[in-house]
Amino acid sequence: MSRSERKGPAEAPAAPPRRRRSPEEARRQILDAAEKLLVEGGPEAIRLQDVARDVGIAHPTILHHFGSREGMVLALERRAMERLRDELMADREASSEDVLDRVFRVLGDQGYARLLAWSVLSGLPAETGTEFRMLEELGEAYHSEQSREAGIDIEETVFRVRLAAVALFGEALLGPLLSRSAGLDDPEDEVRTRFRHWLARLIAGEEE
Amino acid sequence: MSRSERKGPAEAPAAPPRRRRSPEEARRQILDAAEKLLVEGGPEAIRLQDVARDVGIAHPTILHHFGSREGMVLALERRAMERLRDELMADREASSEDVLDRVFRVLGDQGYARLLAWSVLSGLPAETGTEFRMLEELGEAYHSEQSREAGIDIEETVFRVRLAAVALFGEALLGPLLSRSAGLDDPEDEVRTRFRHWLARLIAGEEE
DNA sequence: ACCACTATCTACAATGCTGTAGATTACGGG
DNA sequence: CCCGTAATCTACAGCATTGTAGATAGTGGT
Repeated sequence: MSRSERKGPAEAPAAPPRRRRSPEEARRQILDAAEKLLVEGGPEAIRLQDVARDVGIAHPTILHHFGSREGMVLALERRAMERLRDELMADREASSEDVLDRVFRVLGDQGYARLLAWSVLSGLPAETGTEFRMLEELGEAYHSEQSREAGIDIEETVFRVRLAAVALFGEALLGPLLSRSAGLDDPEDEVRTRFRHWLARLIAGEEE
Repeated sequence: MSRSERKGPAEAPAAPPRRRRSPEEARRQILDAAEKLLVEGGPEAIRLQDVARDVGIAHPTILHHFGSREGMVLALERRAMERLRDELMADREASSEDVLDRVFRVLGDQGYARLLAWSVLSGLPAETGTEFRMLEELGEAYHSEQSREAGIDIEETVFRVRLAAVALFGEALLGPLLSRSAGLDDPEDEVRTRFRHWLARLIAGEEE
């Protein structure tokens, strides 16, 4: 009754050849698939069976690598926060417009805004919150660079970073809705781009 | 074998007296409970049995009133959007600082930001998106009131309304996280308040 | 070549949640 | 005071999802 009893190609499913990945590669592929599902269908769309199907494996394999569904989700969050932090911290010399553009692309296109929002909604894993200390650091970095000797209150700088964070986050989530409600179909992305640039100028301090 | 056979207080559960509500009252109580669960425990916390328990009814009663879980959720979204729109449209004469304060209170404290975010995340019901046309209206309203003859580009005004929307939305969701990461425990609410006022001044046009 | 390790699979158990069926009871109108 | 409507209940069916157990099969090292 062993599997190899029949060699006929059309009767027993004949167990398609197994592909054996390295643990790292397997985890990466699984997280990629989970992330894609999250971005496309929202939080509740991250189901073990669907993720497994997208990767081309059986769902217990995911449990093998992450222990539980929650383990997988936690790993996904960790990876997302790391990428976001890297993107924020990389070359602070760039213009704030460039930084905002880049961060927005990570938040919006790659779906981290959705991931983050969902994480916040379902009682965040307590570890995710800690990562936000980077915003404080970022604010202080910008402050010491540009405006320390100009006598600007440090809270002013921190608030600007905070505004950038919440505005980008909100735009990433609500942007598609807002644009769609504008009636236009094609040039709506252009509106969002203009808005982001307008916002960048506002935050960069176009005010004096 | 009828229910009233035994009057002993400690044996058969004795079917506690039924309270018969009007359909409107029942729906209201159910939506209240569902909203509370959503705000407290996130999207996945809206379970028929839990909602029913909070109201003090059996869960099929909810199905009776809303047809399905999705029907209940849809009604919840509709009600929230209505309230939000009312809050936004009410007395446009107020100062923008007051408006921001009020909207923030609706979004943040009452948890509509969470509700809205969740609605957006779980592939919005296509009808919710339409409601956002009110933001366009709001922008145009502000524009015609104050700055029409001042020669300000209308997109400038629309963008400010848009900024207010996404920033308040983002702050309502991320605010607690940002404040907690700041290390302080008590005066963090004060920081958020200062931030909101700072934001209000910025949006109102403190820039010339 | 063989062997140990473990990534992967199939099959199943367990749980939890939505939805259904039919009985029961509160309330308003005749 | 009776009766019909419908709001509510209990009990159960059905389904989807997570997680477990044990077998199977690639892969690297000896």
